Amino acid sequence: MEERQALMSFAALSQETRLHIVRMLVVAGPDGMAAGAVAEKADVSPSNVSFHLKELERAGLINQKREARSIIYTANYDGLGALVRFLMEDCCAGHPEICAPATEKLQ
Amino acid sequence: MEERQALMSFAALSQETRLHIVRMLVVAGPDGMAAGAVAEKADVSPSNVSFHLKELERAGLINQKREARSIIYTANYDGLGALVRFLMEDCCAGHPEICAPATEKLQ
DNA sequence: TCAACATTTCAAGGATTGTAGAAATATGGA
DNA sequence: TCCATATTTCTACAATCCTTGAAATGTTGA
Repeated sequence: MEERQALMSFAALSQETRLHIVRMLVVAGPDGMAAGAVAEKADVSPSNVSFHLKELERAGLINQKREARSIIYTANYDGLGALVRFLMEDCCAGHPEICAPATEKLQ
Repeated sequence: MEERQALMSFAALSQETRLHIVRMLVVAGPDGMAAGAVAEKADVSPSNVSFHLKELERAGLINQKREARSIIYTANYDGLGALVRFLMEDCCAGHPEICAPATEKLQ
């Protein structure tokens, strides 16, 4: 992952509404959610959710596809995975003790 | 890790100079680097580096300690580890396939 | 084609963040 | 104590980001 992309991803996740949206979409799974449903569940206006969804897409953390009248958003698992990897490989460079406690908790 | 802390950590890492600083300090290891050395290596003014270092400390990603005239900054491994864990546990919630490719690359 | 719906785009204003340089603080040695 | 060094704090300004509401776009069904 390029640094430019990582910076955008971190910026995208540093905003409360957007962090909530990402979590919702990850939980929603491959079916995703329509923009309107996201707006309702996140309790923000349609134009505001649109602004944040665009930001998240620019950052490569979510994807969109039109389906009838709705636009469906889904979590971009590759993008999220790449960000986790970036943090581990680039930031913990040469110091596996940073990431070790993070990974062992998973199994 | 609390959400508030995670938001601050993401914001801290979303700025180019700060991301560089964190990487430098991780590579520097437990000995850390004096503020002046960080400023020089990152090619920013003393007052600017001070601003960014404060931000990174507020986010819990680095620590400081005075040593004679210098103030030595070190990477906060616990803070970085907690952020990795947050991304994995909270964002990949219930979808291990997101994090799996990130973790298997490590061994 | 037209009306209703779902969503985005636009423009404006407010809030937050980043930068620069000058002044202040803390430390150690002469 | 006084000076030089290392760093932070302050102030002001520029840049970026977020929110809001109105207008525009695209889609479907009557």
